Amino acid sequence: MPTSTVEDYLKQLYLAQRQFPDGLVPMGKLATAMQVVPGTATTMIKALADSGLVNYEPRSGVRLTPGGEQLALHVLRRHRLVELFLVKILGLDWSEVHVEAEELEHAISDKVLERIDHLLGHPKVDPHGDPIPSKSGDLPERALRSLADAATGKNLRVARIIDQDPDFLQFVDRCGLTPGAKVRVEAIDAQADHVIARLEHRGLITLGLTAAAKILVDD
Amino acid sequence: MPTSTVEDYLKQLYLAQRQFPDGLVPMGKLATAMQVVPGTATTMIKALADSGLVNYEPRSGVRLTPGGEQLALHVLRRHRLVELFLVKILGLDWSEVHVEAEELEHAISDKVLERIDHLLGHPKVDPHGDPIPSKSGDLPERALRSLADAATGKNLRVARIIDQDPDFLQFVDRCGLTPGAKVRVEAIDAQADHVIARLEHRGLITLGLTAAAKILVDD
DNA sequence: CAATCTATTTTGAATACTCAAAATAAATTA
DNA sequence: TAATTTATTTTGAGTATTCAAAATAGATTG
Repeated sequence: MPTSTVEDYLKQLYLAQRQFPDGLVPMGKLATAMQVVPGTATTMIKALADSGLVNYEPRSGVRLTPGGEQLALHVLRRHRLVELFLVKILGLDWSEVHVEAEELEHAISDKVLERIDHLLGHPKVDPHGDPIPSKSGDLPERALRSLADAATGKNLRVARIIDQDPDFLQFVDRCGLTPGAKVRVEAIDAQADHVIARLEHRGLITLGLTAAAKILVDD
Repeated sequence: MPTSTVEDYLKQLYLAQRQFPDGLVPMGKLATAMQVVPGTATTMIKALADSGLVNYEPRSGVRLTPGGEQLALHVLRRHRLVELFLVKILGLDWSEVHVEAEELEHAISDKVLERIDHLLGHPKVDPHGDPIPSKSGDLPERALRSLADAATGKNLRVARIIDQDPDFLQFVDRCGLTPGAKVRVEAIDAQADHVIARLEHRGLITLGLTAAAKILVDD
């Protein structure tokens, strides 16, 4: 059994990997994601490399092996199913479930996890719209536009929020920009660094590009 | 925050304490309960004594301080609420929830715990009939007879099973001796080491005294 | 291309937990 | 009471994880 620390490293690696075209995560980025000093990440990654969970290229970065990726996806499945469970069954607010799930994801057995999955009706996405890996470790990542680079004038739907900060999520909630909401981008002004969007029944809202980039949409 | 190891020591100490009239648990018993070698328990208990959670009397035993007891009761509350939750909400079998709860009891926040408590309707006992400590850390332990020392001929009700072994619990289930079941002790024979009990709609059943002692009843 | 800056790795040390085995104290038996 | 048995404690060492700070490699800049 991997320890919960190992599970966390693998998960962070998985999440960080897509931000780098070659999937090679620099040590510093991993250390930041794990909230440890760089030396700690180096030590840990060497150990994970010895266990065959990652490929480590000194001074350039780390990448998950297929085995490490499967484990990471399993952790991510637990995390996201737990999040949805906390919202749907226990009634917690979607802005607070991420933190709770950070602990619970390591304590849930396969048996309990599959019960939760069943109780929720085999959901495809968590409360933030993040896709839930399947039991067999598949994750169909859809390529989505964000409000910062969507086509203007088209009717769209909020699909996913890629920021777990409770304050931001509460703001998103107040605006009504939660997954499922219908929106249309009225204007994107790169110079003014803003996006103007129209929300069904709610009217106009102006977001900075950084914020807008966190709201993913599909049509 | 106490580590989950510390929480386990405190919980085992609480459970072991009532088996000793003075509440002083010998090191060996604690070590066995924790599944560690005696030396490990000694080391750990010294650390807990330094944190003010236990009183340690070298060569005679350990006792929880009031602070340690409160923490132990909090852990026990989590454990037992989780057990009931796993049975009632997720539909696990009562024979398997103890093991699951051993992990989960350390990962559940107060917020989630109180949601579970609410969802279950503020239950008083877990699936085995073990009482659930209150939020404020009170545990009303009722003095119950067991099938091995109950009065014969009286109509009784199974209240609690004091053994978490899945095989035993499955046996209890097959017999219909689960909490709530109506029973009457027909005969207790100390020499033959058996108890004959009559179960409503089920007829007679014969148990050895050791097994009978694990079935607690009230009237 | 040498000097500097930045990212990474190494080294040494700490914490929390564990075991094996030797030492010791207390209890029991003879 | 002396000898033996049993319970407990001590000692030395190992694993997993972390940090601080020094050393090093690579990249950048003048």
